[in-house]
Amino acid sequence: MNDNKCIELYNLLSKKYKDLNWWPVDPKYHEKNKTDSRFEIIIGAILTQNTAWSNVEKALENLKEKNKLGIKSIIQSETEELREMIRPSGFFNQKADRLKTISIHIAEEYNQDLDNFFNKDLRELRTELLSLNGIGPETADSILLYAGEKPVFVVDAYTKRLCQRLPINVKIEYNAIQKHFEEELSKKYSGQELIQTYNQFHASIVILAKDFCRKKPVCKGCPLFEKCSYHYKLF
DNA sequence: GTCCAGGGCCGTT
DNA sequence: AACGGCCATGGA
Repeated sequence: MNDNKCIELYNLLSKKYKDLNWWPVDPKYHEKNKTDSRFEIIIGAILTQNTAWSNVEKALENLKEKNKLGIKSIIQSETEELREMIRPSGFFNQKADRLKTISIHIAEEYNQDLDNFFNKDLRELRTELLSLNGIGPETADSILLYAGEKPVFVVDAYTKRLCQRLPINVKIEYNAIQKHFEEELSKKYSGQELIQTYNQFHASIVILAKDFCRKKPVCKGCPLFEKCSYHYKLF
């Protein structure tokens, strides 16, 4: 009963936030141009590191405008030009290097073929992503879940904050939280449904954190108000 | 003007 | 293992 807090959390959140359909790309575009769309998600995952999505959108627009949003284009682009195109997303010097690093990796090891890339064994692929400079756990897992459609629960700063405030009885550390959520959720869901659950869950946590569970929390009206003990501590 | 955003790396303790 | 400094832009 008590170990089921994440299922309860998921049910509450998905009732409030329905069919979010993340990652934010046009679903029709995703279906029609799967390869391009997947690559765009990979690039977006890197560009959004500690950065507001609205800024990432500007960077992606710049890349699309100049027809540079592709593996080959990024590898061949001049570093200085790449930096300018992604400037709005912030940290643009390191991010330009990171975009090149992963593009070169996919080109050299997988002949630029994302199907080939994502067909690799999940654990091996995750380790491989983490070995690349600039790809940490959240970026790797976002790529695996949203671009690769793999059953991976993404943990971010919002998820940690939420676990801390509710609280959910886990050590506030990336791997511990991920393990806990994956164990609980995979008891109930499997296959495509599990993937969809991870997708929807992470997306709804992000929205919740923007609407209510901000750094400076807005507890009034929060869908988790009854379940959360944090607001009792407020003033 | 201040704060903060869907992190990650590197050096220090 | 945990923590601090650093990287940078744009919107609230």
